[in-house]
Amino acid sequence: MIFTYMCRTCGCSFRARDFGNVERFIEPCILLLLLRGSSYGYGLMEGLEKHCGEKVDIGNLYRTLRRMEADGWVKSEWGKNKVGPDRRIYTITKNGREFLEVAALSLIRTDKLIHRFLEGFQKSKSA
Amino acid sequence: MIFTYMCRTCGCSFRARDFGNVERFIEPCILLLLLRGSSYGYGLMEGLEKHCGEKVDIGNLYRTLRRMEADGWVKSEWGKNKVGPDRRIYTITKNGREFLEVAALSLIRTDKLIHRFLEGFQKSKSA
DNA sequence: CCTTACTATATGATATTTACATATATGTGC
DNA sequence: GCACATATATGTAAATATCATATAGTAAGG
Repeated sequence: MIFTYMCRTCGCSFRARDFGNVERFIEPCILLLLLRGSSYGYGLMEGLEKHCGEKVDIGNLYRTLRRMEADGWVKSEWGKNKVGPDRRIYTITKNGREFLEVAALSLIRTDKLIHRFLEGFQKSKSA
Repeated sequence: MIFTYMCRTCGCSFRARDFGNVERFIEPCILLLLLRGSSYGYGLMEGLEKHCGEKVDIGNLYRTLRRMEADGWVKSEWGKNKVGPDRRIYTITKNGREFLEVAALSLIRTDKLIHRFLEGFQKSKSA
């Protein structure tokens, strides 16, 4: 079945998009990847899609990395690239590692909420 | 430890807020509650806080209910209230029940992503 | 009657996050 | 020179969340 929504501004109808996205889930995913070794925006994409199941918007990824640097979770420096354009190499910071711990705790809490919902949902089916 | 963020507009520092919220999680939670019986905005609050672990913003709740009605997941009508202001009573629709099924599937997918992340995170700790 | 409080719905304004499009530049293969 | 993959970045708009405020019915206390 196809679900349609009403456009909030013009009233037109459009198909339902993905539901259940976790806000800024990409940030802890990035930090987890950087824990294994420093990397750069474009190079992180494959890892994000594989290990975090993200359909990554590359523009959003770059902006997120710059924001994370402003927040102090990562730091960056330009690295020379022989076979293509230079890369901005990101490295996780001590603050970033600590934030990763906190984010993991929050995600455990989120996981519990989802489980509680799914349990209630299953019960409603069996009743 | 207290995490601080930079304000995106003025550059000031502020404490990190909750992380890991699921987008529009309140919608399937509302539908699950309405499955048990019709209810109204103010009355749904307690159930939402108890069963869905939501810290409910009442303004957001009312706006969400109106949006869900526009989307066709619920329908409403005014009900007389002897002991206070009248209530707008919401009832789940057939479309709403079907959307609840789809939302549950999406939440299962979200749950898997979180698990994959947490597994990777645990591995990084034991290594 | 007046004030306070709880119930009940609703909206204004703003902040935050995400999505889609586009700009710019380097190096490779043809 | 041209198309293509790599690489970073920003402009704009849409969607969502947050915080504050407006309005009104009823009940209790003074």
